[in-house]
Amino acid sequence: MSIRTKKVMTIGIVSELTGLSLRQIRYYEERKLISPERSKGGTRKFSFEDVEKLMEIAEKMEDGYLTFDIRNMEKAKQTNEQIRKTMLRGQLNAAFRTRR
Amino acid sequence: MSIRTKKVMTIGIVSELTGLSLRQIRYYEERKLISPERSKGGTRKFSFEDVEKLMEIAEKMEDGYLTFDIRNMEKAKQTNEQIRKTMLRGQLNAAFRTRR
DNA sequence: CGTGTAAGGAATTCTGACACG
DNA sequence: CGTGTAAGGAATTCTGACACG
Repeated sequence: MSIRTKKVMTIGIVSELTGLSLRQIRYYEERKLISPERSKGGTRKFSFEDVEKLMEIAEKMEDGYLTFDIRNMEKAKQTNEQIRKTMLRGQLNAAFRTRR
Repeated sequence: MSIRTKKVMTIGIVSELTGLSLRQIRYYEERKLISPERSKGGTRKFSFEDVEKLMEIAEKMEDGYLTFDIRNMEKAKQTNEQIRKTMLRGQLNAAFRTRR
């Protein structure tokens, strides 16, 4: 796991970094837009990647999107990523077959 | 400021990441081996760079060094870095003068 | 010197709920 | 729907001190 994806920050710092309120951050978690980890005691732990996601979410919310839509946009983005990788693999395989 | 140098972690997480006790981390701060920031309330905030430093410190302590010596080794390292940069600048200047 | 620990207090976070628009 | 807020409790952290070797 990279430094960007390691869950190490408490919600207070994330709030400072993103400018979002604690309430907003907790709500976006409830709506499955982010997935912080938890300490034994139950304290949320976020990564820098989560902070980046939250900043994108903040923009989308300002643009008037619903959390539901933002969730779908995230999913779509991931799916496209999958497709892109699959297609790339296909291209590589085709190129390889051509060569022998 | 990069992601590596941003002070975002509480001492509990740093303890988990380094394997050091809270007491040890606080003591190494007292001895000026690390310099965490503070929240308004006084809570320490560490960076990933601090975590790296602490792991080096842990090694040195196991090797039997005193915090005092480790502090000096850090200083020496920084001084060498300065010298290296100064000399590099000198080389570049010399090369530049040669060319005209 | 370096570290553990108990002590008391303060800062931080948690959840569930009510309110508003 | 998204967010603010007061409420009560729990987890986390803080400092200064005593102890030990």
